[in-house]
Amino acid sequence: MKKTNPSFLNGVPELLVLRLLSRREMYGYQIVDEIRTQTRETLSFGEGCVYPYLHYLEAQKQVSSQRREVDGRNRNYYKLTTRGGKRLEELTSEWKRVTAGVALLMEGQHA
Amino acid sequence: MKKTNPSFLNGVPELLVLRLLSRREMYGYQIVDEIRTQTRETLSFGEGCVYPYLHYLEAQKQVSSQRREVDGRNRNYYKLTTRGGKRLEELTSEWKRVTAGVALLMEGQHA
DNA sequence: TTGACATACATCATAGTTATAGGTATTATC
DNA sequence: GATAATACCTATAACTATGATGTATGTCAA
Repeated sequence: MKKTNPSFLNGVPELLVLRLLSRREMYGYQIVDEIRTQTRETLSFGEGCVYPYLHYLEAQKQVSSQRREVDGRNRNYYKLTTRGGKRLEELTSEWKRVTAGVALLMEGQHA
Repeated sequence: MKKTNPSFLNGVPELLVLRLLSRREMYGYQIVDEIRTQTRETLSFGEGCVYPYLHYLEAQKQVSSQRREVDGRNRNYYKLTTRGGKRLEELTSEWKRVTAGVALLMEGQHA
């Protein structure tokens, strides 16, 4: 199941997950929740989207995980690797490029 | 083959096609070209993406078409209907909402 | 103490979208 | 008269996100 570079009309979940993990380590359930709250309910990716992404990112060595018990809960904490940081930079600039392109066409004057 | 509202991580081609047709009527091949040039090569949707969309939009009565010969060429000119105009407004505000959501999470300070 | 709800993980089937590759036909250009 | 550009079209493959479902544990109120 090979993945090509996202066109970034998709690929937003990967971007947001990497961005969240660039701030501090987090566990899956928390990521699902924070995507929803930090975007003020604008975006909401379900667990069925986020968990497979985390597994994929770990297989790519963009994140590493550590199982830990906190508050009587077993959680898989993920943190960004150096490679993941580079990937985040790539995806961020790609996202900016695409939104800028859309803006050009949407706002462009003439015909 | 019903289509739901795009999450707008997809749906960009529909948005751009409607936007172009909101300015003036155009034909398919021209739309393919102008998406590429007006976004300064940032975005490029092939004919295999644009033509099916035009057919879909016509089936939805969001655009209407008229075959015409111009410069010795047979072209299908498309123009926006009232319904298409409303749809464009919807998709535009949805796109803004989503990009604003991404920006919130990406730029948000704290953790 | 039990039932409901939230937390936390996981996977699968399906639906929907875009990309790729191919196909036809006409007109311009060299 | 060959090649490239214009102009249309379709089918298939690849990918993503959703929604359903499943497990297990912890919390809290009745």
